[in-house]
Amino acid sequence: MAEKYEPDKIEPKWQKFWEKQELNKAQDFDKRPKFYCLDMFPYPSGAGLHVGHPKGYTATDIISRYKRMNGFNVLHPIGWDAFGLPAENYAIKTKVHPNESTHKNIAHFKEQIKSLGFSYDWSREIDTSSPEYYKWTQWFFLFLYENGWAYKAKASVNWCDSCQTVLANEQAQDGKCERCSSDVLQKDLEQWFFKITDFNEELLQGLEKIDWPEPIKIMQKNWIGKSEGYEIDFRIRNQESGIRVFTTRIDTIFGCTYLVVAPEHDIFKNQELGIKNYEEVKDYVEMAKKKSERDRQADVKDKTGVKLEGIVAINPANNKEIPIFVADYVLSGYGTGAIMAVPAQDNRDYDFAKKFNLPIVEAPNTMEMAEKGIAKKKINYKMRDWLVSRQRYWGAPIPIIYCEKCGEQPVPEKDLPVLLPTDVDFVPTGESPLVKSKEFHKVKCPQCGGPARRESDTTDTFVCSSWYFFRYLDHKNKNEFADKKLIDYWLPVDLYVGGAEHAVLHLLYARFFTRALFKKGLIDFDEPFLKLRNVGLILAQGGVKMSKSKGNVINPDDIVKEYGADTLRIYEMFMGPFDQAIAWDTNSIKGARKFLDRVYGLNSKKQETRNKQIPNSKLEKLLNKTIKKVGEDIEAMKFNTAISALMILLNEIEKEKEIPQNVFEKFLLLLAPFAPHIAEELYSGIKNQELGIKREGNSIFEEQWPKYDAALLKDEKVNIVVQINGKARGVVEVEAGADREQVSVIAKQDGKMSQWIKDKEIKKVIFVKDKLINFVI
RNA sequence: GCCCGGGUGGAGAAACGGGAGACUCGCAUCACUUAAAAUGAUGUGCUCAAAAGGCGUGUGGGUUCGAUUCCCACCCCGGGCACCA
Repeated sequence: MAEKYEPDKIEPKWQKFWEKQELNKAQDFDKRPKFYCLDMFPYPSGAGLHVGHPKGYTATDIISRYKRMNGFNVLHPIGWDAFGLPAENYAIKTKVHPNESTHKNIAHFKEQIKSLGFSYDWSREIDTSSPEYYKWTQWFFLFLYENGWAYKAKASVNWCDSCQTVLANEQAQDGKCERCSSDVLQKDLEQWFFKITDFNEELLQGLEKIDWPEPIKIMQKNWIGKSEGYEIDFRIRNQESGIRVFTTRIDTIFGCTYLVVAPEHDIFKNQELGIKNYEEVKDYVEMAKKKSERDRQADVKDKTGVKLEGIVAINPANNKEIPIFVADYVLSGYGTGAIMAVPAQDNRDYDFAKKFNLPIVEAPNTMEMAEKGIAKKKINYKMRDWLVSRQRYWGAPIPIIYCEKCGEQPVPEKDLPVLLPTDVDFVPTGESPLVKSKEFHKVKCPQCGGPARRESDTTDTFVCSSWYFFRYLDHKNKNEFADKKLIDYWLPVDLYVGGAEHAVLHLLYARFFTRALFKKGLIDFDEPFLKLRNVGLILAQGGVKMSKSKGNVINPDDIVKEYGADTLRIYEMFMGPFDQAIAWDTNSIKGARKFLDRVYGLNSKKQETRNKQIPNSKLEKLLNKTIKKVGEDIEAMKFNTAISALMILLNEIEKEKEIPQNVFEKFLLLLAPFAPHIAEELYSGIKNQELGIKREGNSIFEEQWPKYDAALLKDEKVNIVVQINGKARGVVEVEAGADREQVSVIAKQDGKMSQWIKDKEIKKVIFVKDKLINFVI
């Protein structure tokens, strides 16, 4: 073995060894308990791996290796979320086909990920842009379609003019496109939706039983946005029709002084209502509809609206006549698209009433309307159906055919996959680029055989990632998205790790897909991810976000090259709490390397044989404590303190003249999940020496995780803190387990203490066994 | 505005209600070196020449023998939602 620690020589060697030995292969149906440990799979961008990727991946790798050493059959897969806009935008710029650039990127990512020594089961690799995968994405579309959970509808939708495509509500953040930050416009278009709203209540309830970070659960709860209230009809005077409103505050109805309807409200489809200023109203409605989502939000403070002249509504609570307005501060998509305004109780109504000089009436709150049954209980949800169609090329084609005679027809399952055509021009025109393919559209109706054309939109990439964790189980299956027996064995996922940015998008959609399968009896569980943990961002030095434009991006390849993969892993885990955002620090990474250099140095120092161990020694005790601590910390994902415990143990080991071999071995076992290459190298060194031969086959990762001896965790002598009035004044050493009287006597005898106590009267003595004694004087 | 996180040395941080600052970085001094780097040793919250002591976990209050930890109010930073009636 080399004198000096040279990770560049050690690391590739063991990576090849592990692959050859197939140590990371998950065994289907094995009798050991299973553990499905999942990373959020990466989008293979042209920029390559970012130092943020390995942070999450190292955590799941530590846990996977640890679980294997503890006798678990671990499934730890990886794949590529390969469809998506950046590849297509790159194609528009450079004319390189997305298929080509994506596969080049995947190759690059793969090489980078492999250089970090993660214990993925590469035999299960998936690529969502491959026909073998997207065939089943299309199958899911049909599955939802056949169950009434996928439908096409004309709706006012989010439109990004720069990306030339529609966006899901979840992708239109702050009225801006999530991808390119252009303003999102509203357009009336025919689009495909998934009926996620059918699962409102279940998606909400399901949160109760899963072990997820509370803030993520809260974000999903808020997104679903359940609110319980009442619906009540307001008559329009001298007319048959009325206006139904939704309110959570039916008790405030006596203070209702006007009604407001949304510009998109149905009332405007009926001209006979006798609205005298119909033209003015119509102009307002048209103007409101034209406003971008962003403009509407910008105008929150300044409320606009128009009074509907010539008609009045009657407040059913007090039979008073009240005016009706149209105003865009009322949203058409929520509740009934109409509200009863109570300016005395609601700021928005108050602002509006002030501007239009409407009466603000303080009235007593009463549940009278509800009790009399005039208002009916009603539950509303903010969540909308998921818009999944995209007018873009690089996605899974929607498997629908339009026949001149038979209308909309699903593509029969036997005809899947509907392949992406290659003869297209990517320049977006507002229509899907697929429209321009000649091949793609030559199709017969599956029903009557007559002339028909294909749907030319593709699905949102979030559709691909909503079910990928199923495909790892059975990625070559040609007949099903995954075999039921394998699903029963492996799923649900035991631990899922990824960034918090997916709080409502991917994580909600994946739960929806799982619940749809569950509802139809295809699977026996309703939540896909039992335990979720978020990885905190790695920021650039100085605490700002890393970005290409700022030129402060750290490339993991450079770190591996300069310090080694094990150093990068140790550094990223030692930085601080796993879920916290922490800035990169070039100096600290040297500390991680120094730690491993010292570990390597133990090798040349170790001389003692197994027989010369000293049981009960100080070192032996510390070792036992460390075994306990590291195991518990890994389970709790407190990697920073686990590594700190290893450092403390190393510091003690280094003080020994001769290092007991059993301590060294166990230290390496504890280190192995964190820094697998160096641990394997040193461990194999010991074993080769022991056997006097060069071993083939046995790996440190086939060893059992060390067990600690509970008896050795306790010290014989303990330091007891002596406090006077709760202030620490000194320390005395006593036998472990000494009682109140014994400690009290010893403490009082202590010279330092006696001067504090002296002639004072001791009123009370607080005693915590093996910890402290507090004299209250 | 509402809802979550979070404020501890020069920096990242640690601490079942029980000695605040473990561990790591940085810095200082020393050793090795012609020198530097690397490595090793020692020190390193503030105050005081030093010891003893005093003061210290965003601010102010409270509970407790004892509070970084629990409660109340406020300030600041980060994130999410945002006219959802």
